[in-house]
Amino acid sequence: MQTLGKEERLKKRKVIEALFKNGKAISANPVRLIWAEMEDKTGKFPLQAGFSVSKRNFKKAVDRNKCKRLMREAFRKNKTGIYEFLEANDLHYSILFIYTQKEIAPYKSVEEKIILAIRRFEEELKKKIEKK
RNA sequence: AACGCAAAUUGUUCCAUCGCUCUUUAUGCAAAUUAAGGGGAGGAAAGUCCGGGCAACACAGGGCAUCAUACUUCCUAACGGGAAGGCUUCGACAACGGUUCGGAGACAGAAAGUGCCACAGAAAAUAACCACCUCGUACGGAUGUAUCCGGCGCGGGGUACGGGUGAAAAUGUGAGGUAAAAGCUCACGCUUCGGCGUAGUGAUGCGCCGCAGGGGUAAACCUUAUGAGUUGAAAAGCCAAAUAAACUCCGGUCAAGGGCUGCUCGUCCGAAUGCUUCGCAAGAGGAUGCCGGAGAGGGUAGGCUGAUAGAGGUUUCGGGUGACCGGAAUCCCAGAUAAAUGAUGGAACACGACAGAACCCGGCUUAUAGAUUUGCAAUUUUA
Repeated sequence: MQTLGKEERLKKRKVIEALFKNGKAISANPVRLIWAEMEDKTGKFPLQAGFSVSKRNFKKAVDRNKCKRLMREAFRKNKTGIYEFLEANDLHYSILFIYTQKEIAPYKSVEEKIILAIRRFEEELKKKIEKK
């Protein structure tokens, strides 16, 4: 399903703070992905995703909303692959997408970069598993 | 008809698919899920500049300080907002009686006090440079020899008409008056204050009378009048879970309590079988510690309420010049919480400006492509 409900989104302030403190980053300009393992593994979904745009880059609330909506839409459509991988290995992660540029890109290029970021994230996880 | 200015209204639409948020119904004890249906950003949601609701805390009375406001009446829950009116002032038409149209005004007090007023100018506030007038005099002239005339200069006095400076120079015009002058006096004006009459709820207008003539600046201090407790939804209230030491209370210390799935029986665990006072003893009391329970407190940014039915919208009737008020009918119209409106494909045209709710209202201010309506003056084209 290509849904993106409440439980799939990053909600808790504590988790977000932990992400910024301990998370590892992957960047695919203009998108930057921060990820970390979840402490709580009872969640229904393998991922909790959040989306963020800095007030420094976009002064107007309208523009920030637009950016977040584009990223959310792109993630919603392209999350199936990573979900299957995580469920197969019984992993729970939280991730946060941050838009780092000062201009709004069209949907198609945002989507490309999101796909790229997810693919790299998956590769990182594979390496980690192999080490073990 | 096009352009300009002012005011008001409006400010992309439709279809399909995938998705977000709230909600209703159905299945269900309930939760979750599924299915079907419905609602889902703005005129400024913005700035957070005023006012109010709401909430917590504070609160004897008076004074001082601070801040805000400042023509009148009305509207309003309230306002620093709005409506109508008055006054001052600018512009246009007009043309010197005034009237009409449009704009602007922190529009109480400068006649309570203090301060300030660049440059220029004599002087920027108990005015006097040039000037005008007058008296005295050095001096000169005339002769009838003690009088007259002149007098650049010097000294005393009077005046503020004229000149020049300036944004501003001591009420304007005319007449009298005088050595020359001056509100010194008079007439007609102007302005301040007071009184009476009249129109008006009132600011104020008009008429008459009296006193006075005073530069500007209060967005300088200040004076007068009126108002203001503080904080701000991360307010505030409730619920759940969990709990170390210390504190308070109650019970227990050869049995309170707990475990063995609920009950009974049984069994196991279980804090001093300690100290001390009285007593021959049985027993009664005390301190400290320990065990169990409760309270209060600390504490966790979990959930719910607050929080979306309101000073509400629409239509209509009545009242009022108007802001607005009253009645009736009808409607329910975002409620998120890392924060919901998007993406893809297609269609239309003017090719879409400024811009995203966060406790809620009433205003103000600022941003804004285009469209529509009304009013205004002038210009061009056509008839």
